[in-house]
Amino acid sequence: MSSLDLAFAALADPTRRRIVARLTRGELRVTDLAQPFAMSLNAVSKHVKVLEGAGLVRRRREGREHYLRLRAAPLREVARWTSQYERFWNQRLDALGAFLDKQTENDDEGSQ
Amino acid sequence: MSSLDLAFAALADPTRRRIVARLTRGELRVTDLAQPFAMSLNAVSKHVKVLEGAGLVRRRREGREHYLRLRAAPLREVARWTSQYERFWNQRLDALGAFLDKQTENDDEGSQ
DNA sequence: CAAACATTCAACCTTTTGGTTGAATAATAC
DNA sequence: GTATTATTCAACCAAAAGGTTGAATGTTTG
Repeated sequence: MSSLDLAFAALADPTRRRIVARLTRGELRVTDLAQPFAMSLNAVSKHVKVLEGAGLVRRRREGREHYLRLRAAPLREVARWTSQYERFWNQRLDALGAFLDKQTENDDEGSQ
Repeated sequence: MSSLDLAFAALADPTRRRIVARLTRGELRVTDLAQPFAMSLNAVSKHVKVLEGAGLVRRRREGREHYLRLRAAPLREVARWTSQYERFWNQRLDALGAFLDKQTENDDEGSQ
């Protein structure tokens, strides 16, 4: 699996996106992360492992506690891949613009 | 499933990302899309349906042929979600910058 | 040392995913 | 009107995903 595959797959789950969002505030332990979710700690632990596997999260062990922090690199990769298409959607807007211009042209013709 | 879930999940598969990439060139039929892939036409047809379900692709039927074209909206949604974290990764770079500045400061101290 | 805590591991279950093959449907071409 | 072409539908399969529970592993605390 490519790193882009892993990043997109990791971010496809809403629980994991919420985890990512919460980690922008700073480091949190697995238990802290699990607290607001209506699922077992084990389930959250698994989600964290998926994020870790995608490189989105880094783990720092301190005694029995594991502190997680966000790694931005995979998010940048996703942003980079996606932004290829900015060109495309601007182009579509341009095409719409050209179409509207054409319409206006025709309106002018009609009024002559 | 939220539209963001669907978009991320759809883009997590490399075959589907390749399909998206090819569709920036313009409309293609299912058969055209399937041609370069080492899998059955049926498999590609399924992938197209996933992309369609995520709103990334729109289908136009013309006789027995189905023409697919790219819809940019979900890509924009993904870009928008991801760009929230631009702030975050710039901040990390800033933190690195501050760290390096601090190092330099200490170097100066040492040289006094 | 014993109890409590933070976390993972392992086994299990159900649903989804990504692929296959074979048949159905519908439009086109000869 | 019979092939051929474009596509989907349906059934099936293996593997992965997302969850559960229960036990194991370490670490901290009393």
